[in-house]
Amino acid sequence: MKISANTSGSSLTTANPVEGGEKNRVINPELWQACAGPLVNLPAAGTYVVYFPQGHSEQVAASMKKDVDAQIPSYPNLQSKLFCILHKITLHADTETDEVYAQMTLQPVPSFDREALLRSDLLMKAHKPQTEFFCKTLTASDTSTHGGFSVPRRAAEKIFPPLDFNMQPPAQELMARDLHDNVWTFRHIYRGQPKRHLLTTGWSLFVSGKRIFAGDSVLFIRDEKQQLLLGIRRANRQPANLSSSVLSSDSMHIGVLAAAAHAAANNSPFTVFYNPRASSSEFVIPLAKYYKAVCSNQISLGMRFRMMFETEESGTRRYMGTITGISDLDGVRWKNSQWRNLQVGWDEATAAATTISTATTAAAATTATTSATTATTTATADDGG
Amino acid sequence: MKISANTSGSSLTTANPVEGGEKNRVINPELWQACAGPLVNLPAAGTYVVYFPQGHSEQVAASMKKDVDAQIPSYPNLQSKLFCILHKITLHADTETDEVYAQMTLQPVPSFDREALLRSDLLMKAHKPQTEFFCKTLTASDTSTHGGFSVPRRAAEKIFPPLDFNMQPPAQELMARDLHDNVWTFRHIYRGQPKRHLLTTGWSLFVSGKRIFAGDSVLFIRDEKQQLLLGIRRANRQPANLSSSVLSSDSMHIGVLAAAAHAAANNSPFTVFYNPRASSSEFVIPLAKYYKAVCSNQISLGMRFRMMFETEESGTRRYMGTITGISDLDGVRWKNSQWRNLQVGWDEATAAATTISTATTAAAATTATTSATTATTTATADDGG
DNA sequence: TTGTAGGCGACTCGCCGACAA
DNA sequence: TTGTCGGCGAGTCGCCTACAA
Repeated sequence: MKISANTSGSSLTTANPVEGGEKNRVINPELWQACAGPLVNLPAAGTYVVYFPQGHSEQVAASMKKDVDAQIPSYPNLQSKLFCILHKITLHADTETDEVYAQMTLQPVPSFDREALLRSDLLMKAHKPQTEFFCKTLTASDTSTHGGFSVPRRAAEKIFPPLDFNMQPPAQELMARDLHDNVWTFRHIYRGQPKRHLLTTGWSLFVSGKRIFAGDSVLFIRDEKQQLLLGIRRANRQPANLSSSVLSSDSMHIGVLAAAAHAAANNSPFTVFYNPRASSSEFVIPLAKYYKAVCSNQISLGMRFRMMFETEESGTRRYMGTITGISDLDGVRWKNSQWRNLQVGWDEATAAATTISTATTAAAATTATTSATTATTTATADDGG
Repeated sequence: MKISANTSGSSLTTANPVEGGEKNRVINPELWQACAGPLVNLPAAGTYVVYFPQGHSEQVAASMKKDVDAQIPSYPNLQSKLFCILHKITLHADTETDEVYAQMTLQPVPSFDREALLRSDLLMKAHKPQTEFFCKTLTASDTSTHGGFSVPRRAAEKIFPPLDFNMQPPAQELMARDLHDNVWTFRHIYRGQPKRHLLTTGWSLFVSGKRIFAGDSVLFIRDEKQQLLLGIRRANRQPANLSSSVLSSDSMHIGVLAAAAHAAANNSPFTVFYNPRASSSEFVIPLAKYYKAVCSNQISLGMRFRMMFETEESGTRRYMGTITGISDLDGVRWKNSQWRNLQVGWDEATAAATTISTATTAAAATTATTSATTATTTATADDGG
């Protein structure tokens, strides 16, 4: 399947041999980011964060395509949010599916430290400029066995090394590295009437090897060393590991909550996996972002509200709305939680419903009113302002 | 990939729409059993069982290829075994890999009932006679794209419908149903010099569709309605869902233990998944079997010991040994546990090491001394005696 | 009895413009 | 600018027997 594998790798940071089968490799952060999407912004190791067990549970539910049952015991001592220090964060990609996720080691911070923290950690990391990047959703022709891949003109000119137009036809061999450091080779040719950029030889191996289909997306980026990297983003299908065949979803939810409760009780470290594309549950957010959202402006009914959404071709777009409700999502288990406690009526309800179609916002867009995380949404709005 | 799918299905029993993505289908029990192997014997719904959380945890560890960390909180109130009633048991197969597993709903039984239970439930279900069955480990030729599948002579004569030998060459179309009720069609032909049974047309679709390779096994059975069923058993590779990318293995272990502890404290039902081929952790066993093993004969050092193992071609073979040690596997967490508390010196150490190669016993065979579950092993010995 | 290899059709893959959209 | 199609060549797939092991 794979054309070649290279283990050399430029070890920018030291990664532990982690669970999860990924060998001792460092995932390229830019490529990971590109696959995760433009809205994902991971906190840095060593900084303080807020952890929402409710949101974590929600992500597990989304991955299992199963709602939480009534059999989950309640953890009365577990608060709806935990202030933590992020000891370690490592990037990963599923060996089978290339699905990106992050592993974080969190340690709850005792309550008496919080006030100081809230004041200390206000430096927001500046958004890195998007690297040179293009992303295309594959057509039926791109994925059929009948031919190759039609490269959008601008993409080819921006990302690929320039062709020698003295050749007839102009062509070259492209090598691109995926998240697992496998190298894929493609013949890049400029031909046809009218002329266009195509990837031919090697392309079908990539399609069958990654098991991608029409509707999935492929992205190419160029890192700072001008090396070509490529990744995939699968369409919004049912999760692959729908059934783990190992653990019941009940046990998974209990595991998430019990681990958090135990860590909170002992101020001991615990580990979570964050999967940015499995759901729109950004359940670990920088403390500074949280503070900015909650403390700097009072949330109230009728207030204007801005939020960024991801567009089809991996861009971002801002939507405006008005806060129409503030209430607990689950008043029994999580009272006075700030997790998804806002309902927003969007200005462009129909526009949103028709144009927004990514995984993260589909559910939100279909109903005109949207629940959203206080912290992330308002902070995003501030960024955009 | 699949030649045909049939959803009609003969609903022998009613199965709930379960988690795990399997649609509302009843897995054929005989086919499930054949895929699980001859040593697997599931308890029946409505009967009493003994549940070992330690063994359950071990299976999770095996599935994740990761040992238990030190970060797991201890559950001092969780005993090393729970007496439970098995409310429900449903059979499943992973949609991607065809891996078989069972989902069980257990409810702990209050301690004051146990004495009565121990006396009440002594009826052992008689071993069902093995259905008509054959299992072949695939060769390089079987799986290459160069040709078809060479059917062992006895297998073809025993399992397949008889050929019309007036034809030249004798041939027929075979249809066989897999665990998911997909129908696969093969051309079965008897030809060559010397004559042999072959599956040709349709075979390569099956191989690529199921992603099976040399070393994996294919099995055919005939159910009571003379219908042909087929299943696969993958070779002893690393688990596919090595990384779930959803939950850390710590959380998984915590989930298993916390779910059991919560159920034990409240005598409330809980759910476990049992994967017979993921590890040799038979952590839910019939109460009668347990009782027979523990109470009817006293286990002591130097005692002779018999145990069944699975052979390569899905047969069983009995090995003899002597008990050389009785001790806690984990004296800290699980004191006085009967889980793997026996060390056995086998009479045919080398024979065992060379001939036994299935997943379930490989670890045991390589070290001359073997740890084994008290209950299951001695009970098996009694059966065979 | 059954695993592998050589021989050879037939058919799919995959590279190419021609056309629209 | 780019998605799909008809066209064809080269390469695999896959059916057959021969020959051991």
